[in-house]
Amino acid sequence: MKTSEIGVRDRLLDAADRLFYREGVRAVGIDRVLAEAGAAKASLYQHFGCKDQLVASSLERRTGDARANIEAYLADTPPSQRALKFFDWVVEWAESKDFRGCPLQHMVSELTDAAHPARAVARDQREWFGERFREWTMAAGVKDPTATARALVVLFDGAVAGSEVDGPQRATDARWMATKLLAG
Amino acid sequence: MKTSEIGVRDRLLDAADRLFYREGVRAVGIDRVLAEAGAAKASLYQHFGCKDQLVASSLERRTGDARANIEAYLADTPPSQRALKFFDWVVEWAESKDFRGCPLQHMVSELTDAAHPARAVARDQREWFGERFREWTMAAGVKDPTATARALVVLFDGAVAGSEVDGPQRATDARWMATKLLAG
DNA sequence: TTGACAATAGACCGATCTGTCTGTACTGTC
DNA sequence: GACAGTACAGACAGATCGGTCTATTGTCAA
Repeated sequence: MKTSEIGVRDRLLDAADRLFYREGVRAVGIDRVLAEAGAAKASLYQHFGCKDQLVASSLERRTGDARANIEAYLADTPPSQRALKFFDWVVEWAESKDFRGCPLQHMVSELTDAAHPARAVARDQREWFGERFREWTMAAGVKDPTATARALVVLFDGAVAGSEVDGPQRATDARWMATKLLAG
Repeated sequence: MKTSEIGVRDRLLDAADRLFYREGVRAVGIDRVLAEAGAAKASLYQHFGCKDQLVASSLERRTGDARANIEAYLADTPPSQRALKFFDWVVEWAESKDFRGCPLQHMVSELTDAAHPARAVARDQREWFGERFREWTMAAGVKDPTATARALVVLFDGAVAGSEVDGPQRATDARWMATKLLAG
């Protein structure tokens, strides 16, 4: 591999993540990923061993990117305002051109085997979200931070799932409710 | 067919709905449905023409059953209390043994083709939900029934999606928020 | 120059998928 | 008893799936 170019492993993760998110894990075959990545089959199995591991690895990279993305988005916002500001991020995401719902939800929906490696990645990300919400509601100084944080998780899930089905209006509805919840 | 038994069409819908909901549309092949229904392949294609139509028909029957189920559940509740009572139904659903998230969400997630016949069924059901929520919030006499109804949709979606991933606690969290919203 | 290594290209395997087809058995009606 | 209609049973076709394999190319270091 020429060091000036993107390595084949990253090209595979890029292509896999894009296709799996857009069309679903089961709807996209290995060959599609290889064509999109411009990679050889042997490279895929050399780096990932099997399709399931490629799925897990691509999801892992996506969740890692999402965390960094969210933290950067909130960096300039005072901690007490971050819970609310987060819903601005959700609205922007839901309104973005390629938005198609929550990749974690899709994985859990499609990969019914609880032992699938991607499930562990999803669990990690959900825990991370739970911790962030607790952190943000604590900083917001609300009366019952734990219950409020849990309610915000519901609003977040509802915003993303609803926007996938009905359009991004659901995300702004969720933000409206988050505003009420954090104010009262 | 002997009239005293269940017709093959209904057996196919039963088996299809059960398997598709449990494992996903793409994960379950025609042969699995036939075996579960005890039906012949020719019967399936005689009644439904193709798999996609079987998917749509089984979803349609499920949504019809769900409407009847919900209306029966709320029949004894005064209209002003129905919005809140509905979330009791959601909690019971999320806590039921075979709960595995929202079949509409799964369909939209798995069937990315917007022209898929099951998509129209999903749209119908979503509209029905929207109308019921408006009806219930109007009857509840809240200040802003339209915005409240939309917020309740978000809570409903969040309850179901969240419960699929994290367990039924999410549904009780949503009910808690609905109580706050409808009281204030 | 040679050899190790990483990557490409693509044939190949067995399994599974949707859908079509032929043939057979049962039931109710004329 | 002949017939139409419905359902079962399962072979078969063509495509695609995940995964293995061999052969080849290009790069870098010794």
